[in-house]
Parts: sequence; structure tokens; C-alpha cells
Amino acid sequence: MRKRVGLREVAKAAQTSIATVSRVLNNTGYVSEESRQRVLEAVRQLNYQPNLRAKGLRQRYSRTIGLIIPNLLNAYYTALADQISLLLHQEGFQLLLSSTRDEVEIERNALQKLIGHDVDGLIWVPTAPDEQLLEHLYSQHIPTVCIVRQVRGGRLDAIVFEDFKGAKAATQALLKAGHRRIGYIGGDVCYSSNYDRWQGFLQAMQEAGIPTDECCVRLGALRSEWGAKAANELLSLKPPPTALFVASNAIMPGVIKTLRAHGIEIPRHISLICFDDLDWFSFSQPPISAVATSHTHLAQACVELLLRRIHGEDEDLPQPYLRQISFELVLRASIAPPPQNQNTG
Amino acid sequence: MRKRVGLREVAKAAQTSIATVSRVLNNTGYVSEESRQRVLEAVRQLNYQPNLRAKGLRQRYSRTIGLIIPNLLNAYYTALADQISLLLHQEGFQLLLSSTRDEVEIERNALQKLIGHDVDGLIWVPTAPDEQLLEHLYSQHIPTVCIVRQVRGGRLDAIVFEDFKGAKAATQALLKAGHRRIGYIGGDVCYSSNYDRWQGFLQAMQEAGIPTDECCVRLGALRSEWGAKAANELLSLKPPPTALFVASNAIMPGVIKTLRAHGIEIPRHISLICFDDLDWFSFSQPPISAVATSHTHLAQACVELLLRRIHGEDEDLPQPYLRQISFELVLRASIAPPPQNQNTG
DNA sequence: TAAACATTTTGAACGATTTCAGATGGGCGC
DNA sequence: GCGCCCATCTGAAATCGTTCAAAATGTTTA
Repeated sequence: MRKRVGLREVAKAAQTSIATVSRVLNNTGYVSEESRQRVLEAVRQLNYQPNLRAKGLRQRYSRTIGLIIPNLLNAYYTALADQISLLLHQEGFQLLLSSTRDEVEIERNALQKLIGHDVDGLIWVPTAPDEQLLEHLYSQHIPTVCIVRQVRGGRLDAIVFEDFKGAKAATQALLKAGHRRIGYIGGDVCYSSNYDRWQGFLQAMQEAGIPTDECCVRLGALRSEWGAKAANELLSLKPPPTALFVASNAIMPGVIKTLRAHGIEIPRHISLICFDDLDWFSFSQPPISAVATSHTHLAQACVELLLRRIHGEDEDLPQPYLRQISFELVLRASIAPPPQNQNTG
Repeated sequence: MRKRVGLREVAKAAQTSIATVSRVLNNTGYVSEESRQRVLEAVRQLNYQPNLRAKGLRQRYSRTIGLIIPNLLNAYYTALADQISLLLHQEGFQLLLSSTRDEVEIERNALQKLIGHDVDGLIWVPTAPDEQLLEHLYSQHIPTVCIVRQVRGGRLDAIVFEDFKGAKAATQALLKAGHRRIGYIGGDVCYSSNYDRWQGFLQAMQEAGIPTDECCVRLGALRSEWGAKAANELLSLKPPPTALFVASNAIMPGVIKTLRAHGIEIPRHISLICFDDLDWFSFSQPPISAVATSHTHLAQACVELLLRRIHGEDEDLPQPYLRQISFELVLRASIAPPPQNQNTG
């Protein structure tokens, strides 16, 4: 196996003790210029690299943060992860990544592994964890920030988007264009974000005095395949909806493919809006409307919060701390009046 | 600060020694049923979680793999990272993630940190590291697999795509459609993948007997902004190219936006092909042709290779091991004969 | 009684930091 | 010149939470 060079070797090469070497490397305590030079030379010669695990073991922190997200295929999460990684690296933290595929068992395992690796903090997109798992986490007293989704019971810090408000605004945009029969394709409401968006949709419909047709609401997996299936189902309704609200970008590709396959034109035959903006929405033909959320802001906020918790600079923070990141409604050409109203619109 | 419960506490609670506790937890050596039960009970009571850092320190491995990639914004890398993460988790490894932003200094720092965290192996999308950094890495004897790009000098394992062949095939597809004035928009050739693609393009042109017009070749950053700039420049040439080969998906959005902004129709005014397929290429209007590379295969291959190196099951592997992952040319409606030939095609 | 066996404890690693006690030498008052 | 204090420098030893080899303690069996 591979043999690492440690303080011992360096000390021997520099003809001094490991304590002195440590002092040189950390600029702590007294050390003569002469030995300092000898040590530095030895370090260079031997290509010595301090073992951060041993260091952390002694100092009782790891300078490591665990990030738990469903996957790295959704632009929604990758943009977040990218920004979080960047910010944490700037602060000298290393990122331990785990993806859960939205499965509780994998999530449990990931959480345990990260705790075991002694992370200083956790950033977590939770699924719908059970009480036992939560108790286990609480008992470890690891600073934890939930993002994107919240955990029922609310003992954990959470930074989420304005799901309810954003979904409501999106729905109202469709209503304003004259649509009354609106299809909703979303993710499983066991996750708080999906639930809140769904509720936002329902609320907007209710306020507009439109009885919600259960048939027009489709809740399923956050995957392209689900989008295709749900879109197919909605299109076969009589009459089909004149507008679609797709509640997650992960679902979008399937929806678009299905519409194209049916030869349906946007927005002539059907209007479209999506929760969360993607780069290609803007230069798609037609450009697609979206509830644009700022991943940068969320990343910034969660890193800032987590660091304060870790460093104990959180006397003035509520426990737990909750925050919503605002959105922007980006209206593009994918929304038009419904077909039968087109002449009057 | 937070106080973790260790073997010591568990041993005390179970009224035995830490060694016995350790043996219970690892199912190793002799231990009576009686004490086993007492220990398990204590573990449950105290919510004990073994400290993997201390464990690894003693056992001389960390069950941790470092992944160094430019960023998590490019679907190119995220698909890879997702698959790699999945495979490694299945093998019980944790992933330490670092993004370099393609900057050597950040890369150097990331590499040092990962070495310091005592990773068992490294998966690395290298930029263009200097000799000193490489020597430092070599001296640590950490199993390392470069992916997507290779390192000059070639002492490291590498698994890359068929950049040269793929680029050549893409160019030939355009040539076959009748194009002779083809624009090339690519990334900085200091990275091996960009260099090879560029060479593949040049070779195809040369074999077709077409003198390469330097003006039609644009090499820059792997970013959307660069795509916009380069496309603008190429369009203002007299005459402008009748086809474009975009050598990275990261560049694509800028190119498309620019074409749309100029009111240029694909493929009527200009044909288009891109290296690396993205999901929206298939349902874009028109669908965009691409050199489709299999990230799944690359991920699979690199994890497999790395694990063999780590476990020392690599007697029959060349040193270094090099491999190319094959591609598939996906021709879609974005390619048509050049404008002046359109009637004859 | 010794050998064989099961079970447990002890103590030394692992690779760092940190505390503490000592060594050395200079300055200062007497 | 002597004693004393202080600043500077050093190395031995404890510590972090584990594993592991060896020794110790019982308990049977030959």
C-alpha cells in the first residue's frame, strides 16, 4: 500500500522534533529561524502534505460540509450545488456530496455516512424523512440547513423558494390571458415544495372562482417521463386544457416532446408556463414563460446561515430560522389567449 | 462546542472495554452474546455513530474519492458527476467534490486539499497543470484517473471521448451536405479535448481538399458568452460560413441566441452541428444535430478503473491506461445543403 | 496439571496538535 | 560575581476515536 510521509519523517529529516515541525507549519509559538529553514527545506524535499483527517481529529472539526441533494441531473440542483461549492471553498470548506435519488433509504444512508465523516455542517434537500431518522440527526447536534424543501415539524433551519406565491402568480398569468381550463403537472406533494406549488395553483383557481377539475391535476415523479405521461393524459381529456402549468423544470422535456409529437403549437393551441427558468427557455421557439428563482441567492443565504451556526454567531437568529427566496415572473411568448377567445383577445 | 459520543462512552455504558465494543460493531473476533446485547443497547441509547475519520486514520484508508471538475453548470460534467457519484456510493465510497472554474490556482488548491483529506483515489478533469503540480501529485502515489481531458506527458490514466474522430465525423456530415465554408467555434486548445476536436475538424477539411480559412476558426472560452461573440464575428464575415460546428455544448446557448437575434433560420440559412448532445437538442425547433457521447459509459469505465487501481487488481493493466469512449453521430434537421445549392440538393 | 479454547482487557499504533516542563542565554539589581 | 527573572527555543508526553496484536482471565477438556 501507499506510504505517506508524516510529521515524523519531516522531523527526522530536519533533525528536530515533530512539535517543532508542527510549530513551523502553523506559525505558532517560538521557533528559531535556523530550524524553521531546516524544516521548510525538509517539507519541500519530502513533498510533505499535512493529513487533514488527523488534524481535524485532534482539533475537533473537519472543515467539511455535507451536501445532500436528490441528483445532479436537474439544472435546478446543479446550479445550487455549483454556487454552494464555490462559496464554501472560498471559506476553506470541502464539500462531501451525496445524492439520494429521492429515496428515503439512500438518504438515511447518506446522512449516516456524512455524520460519520464528521462534517461540520449539513446542507440538505430533504425528501420526506421519518421521525426516527430526524431524531438521529437531532441527537448529533450538527448545524443543518434544509434547502428547497422543508421538513415537517420544523425543527431545522430552512431556506426555500416562494413556492406558493410563485405558483399562484404563474397560474394568475394564465388566468389573466383568459384561460379557465388549466392543466397542472407537478411532483409528488409529499415534498413541501411540490405541495406548496400545488396549493398556490389551487388558491389562484379558487380566487378566480373556477371550480378545480381534479382531472386536470396530475401529481407524479419529478422526471421527464412523468411529464410525457401526464401531458398525454391531459391532452386526451374532453375538452383538453387550453393551458398547462408545469410545476418543475425536470418534468418539462417530457411535456414539450409530447406536445411536439401531437403537433400541438404553443401558444396557438395551448399556453405554457413552468416553475423555474432554464437557459433554453429563452431561445426556445417560442420562448417559454417561467417563474424564475434565484439559485444564487438561495446558495448565498444558506451558506451564510450555515457558517453563522457553525461559528456560533447565531445568538440573534430564531430557532429554527426560516426564509423564502423571492422569484420573478418571466412572461414570454408561450402564453396567449385560449383558442376560442383568440379573436377577441 | 458539540460533544460527540465515542467508543469510550459506549464502553462505559455497557460496562465493558472499548475493544469489545469495537468487536461488536465490526463483527470481528470473539464476543459473548451477553456483552453484545449490552453493547448494542448502549449504542442505541447513546445514538452512537462511529467516527469514520478516526477509523480511516487507523486503517489507512478513507473510503473517500476526490472529484475535481471545472464546474457544475455544464450538463456535460453534471451528468458525469451524477453517474460517478451513484456508482461510487454503491461501492461504499463518499465523494469529495471540488470545482476549479478551469483556473490552475484553484485546481492546485483543490488537489492539495483532497490529498490532505487523504482520499483513496482521484477522478480529475484536468486543466493544463504545470510540472510542479504534477510532480507533487505523483509523489503522493494516489490512484488517479483523468477524464474528459488528458494531461500532457501522459503518466496518468485517462478516459476520454473520441474527440478527434467525433469532430471529424461531424465536420464530414456538414461537408457531405455540400458545405465548403464551415465555421468552427471551440474552446481553448490548451485542453486536450478541445485540441483534438480542433484537429479533427482540420483533418476533415484537409481530406476534403478545402484550404482552411483561419478566419472561420474561433477558439475561446467554454462559455455561452464566447459562443455569442464568436457567432457574431463569423456572421459578419464576407461571405459568412454556410454551416457551423460548435465544439462544446457550453458554447451553444450563445450561438443559438445570436442566430435567433439575427433572424437567421436553421437550416435554411445556416446548418448547425454540436459536439455533445443535450436533451433540448432533440425537441428544439429545428432539432439540432450532435455528436452524442455516452457519459454513462465514461463514468462506468472510470469508476471501474479507479477501483481496480485502488484494490491493486491492476497487474494486467498498462501503465498508464488510456481509453476512448465511442460516440454516435445524431443527425437531425439542423443540417441541410448550403443556400446556393438548395435547389440542386 | 497442562493444554486447548473462548472471551476480554491492555497498550501501542495511526498522524496530527497542544500542553508542559526544561534548557539556554541575556539583562539587571545588588 | 551572584542570583533572579524573562524571553526564546526545544522535545517528551497527552490527546483525539479508532483498530489491532498480544497478553490476561476464565473454563473446559485431555
